Amino acid sequence: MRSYHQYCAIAKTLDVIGDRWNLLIVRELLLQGPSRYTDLHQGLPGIATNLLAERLRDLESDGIIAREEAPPPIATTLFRLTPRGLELEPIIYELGRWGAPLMNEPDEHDVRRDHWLALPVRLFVNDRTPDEPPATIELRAGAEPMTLETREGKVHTRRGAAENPDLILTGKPELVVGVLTGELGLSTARARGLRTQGNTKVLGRLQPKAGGAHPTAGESISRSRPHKRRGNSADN
Amino acid sequence: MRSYHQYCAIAKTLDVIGDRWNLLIVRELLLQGPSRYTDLHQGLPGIATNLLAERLRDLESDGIIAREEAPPPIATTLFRLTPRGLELEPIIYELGRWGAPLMNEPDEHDVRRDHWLALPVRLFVNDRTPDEPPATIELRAGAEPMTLETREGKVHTRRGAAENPDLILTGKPELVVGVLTGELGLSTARARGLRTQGNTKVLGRLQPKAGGAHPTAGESISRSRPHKRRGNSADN
DNA sequence: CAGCATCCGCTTTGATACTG
DNA sequence: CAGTATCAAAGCGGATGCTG
Repeated sequence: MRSYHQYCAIAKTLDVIGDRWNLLIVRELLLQGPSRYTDLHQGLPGIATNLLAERLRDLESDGIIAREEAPPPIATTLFRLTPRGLELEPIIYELGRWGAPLMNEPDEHDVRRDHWLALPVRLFVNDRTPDEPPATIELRAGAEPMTLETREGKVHTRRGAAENPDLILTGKPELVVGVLTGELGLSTARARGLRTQGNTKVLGRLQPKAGGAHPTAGESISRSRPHKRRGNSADN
Repeated sequence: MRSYHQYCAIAKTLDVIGDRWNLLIVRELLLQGPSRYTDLHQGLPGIATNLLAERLRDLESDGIIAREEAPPPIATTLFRLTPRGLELEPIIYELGRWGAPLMNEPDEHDVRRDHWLALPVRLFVNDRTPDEPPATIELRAGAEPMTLETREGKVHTRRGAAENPDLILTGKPELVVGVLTGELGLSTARARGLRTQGNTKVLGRLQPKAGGAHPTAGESISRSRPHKRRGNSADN
């Protein structure tokens, strides 16, 4: 991208990260941690491989990412965020917050990736009981499971299955996310197909952050149903 | 801009505001308030006029801005942010915070605009004495003066001269900003050419926000460019 | 003058193919 | 696995022209 040549902090920032794909690469590294080229390519559907290579070079020369030759057990190049790159986290989160209301219409051609589920969780969920022992929830919303852990007041996410989860949530992504962010009642989610194994009470430890998930008018994600239909098993 | 077609809040946000110039248009409307087409064009040096027109159309159809036919005293079209557009403010501010360390090298071709001075003030300065009566400082760092007002714990900025300023700061932009954000001591700034008229004690009411501007934070990361673009251009 | 639209040369993007 | 090479199409910046 050509520089804007404006002596203004916004313009200078956009000179560095305003290029197409750049912030999505940062998103991948934030959600996935240090990644191989191929994993980045998988997590960025639609990017041309030459563009990915060029962007990685640019981001490296601007001090946002660093490449690291991993020793034999891995034996490949890893791309990771530098400390300076990690400071982009607030920007990513503000972008995500602003974009939350746009998430009601999964467009026809929209691509999904399971690990993107971690984003709404990071944006909108806290651990409201920091003093209790950690709790683990396994999320099965796609091909690859995700693990959510509440620990010392914070909520962490990572790829892969949990070892000894307190709870397993299985179902469509919007149902799993809805339950985690509190947009969706558990009974409602169950009525729409969510399945649970284990102790659902750990969900009570999750606290939606302030200014969190907006009440959308969309039907797929809404807190309350038009009229009450309350015959279900009360589990909340 | 083509959509990323990714069902992810970050990507959806970038689908809307990721296009070149879009966020700078929002910056202008945040700093300047409702603006005429020509004023926007002035505040966005480098933009092609057809692109500005196109972007304004896009932003309007996405609900970020609205156009308003002003009645006879003004008799022109004004562009203003919608409430939804105003919600982009946190994003702009995070971009500005991240970019602050890049502001040490005013590049050779960099263009300046006086009203951009308001950005660092909004980012890094608070009124530390909310109970005292408002204080007014006039900033003369370029062709057009700016006015800064501390009132009820907040700092406001606007274009134009003040009526009865408690203090007038005159000098190079970096000196004025440095004094306001606390990066620069008053005596140091004076030694470098800053001039003051009035009661300099009102500067004591300005409190740098947490995580504020740090003078030497940028290091030389942004300066060194080992390799940039592909070298296939024969530089003619 | 304010608010665009048109044309033109150049750069960037995206898709595909290919390589160490 | 981790990229390069190639190329058509789209986007961008600059100049200019048009309309109230």
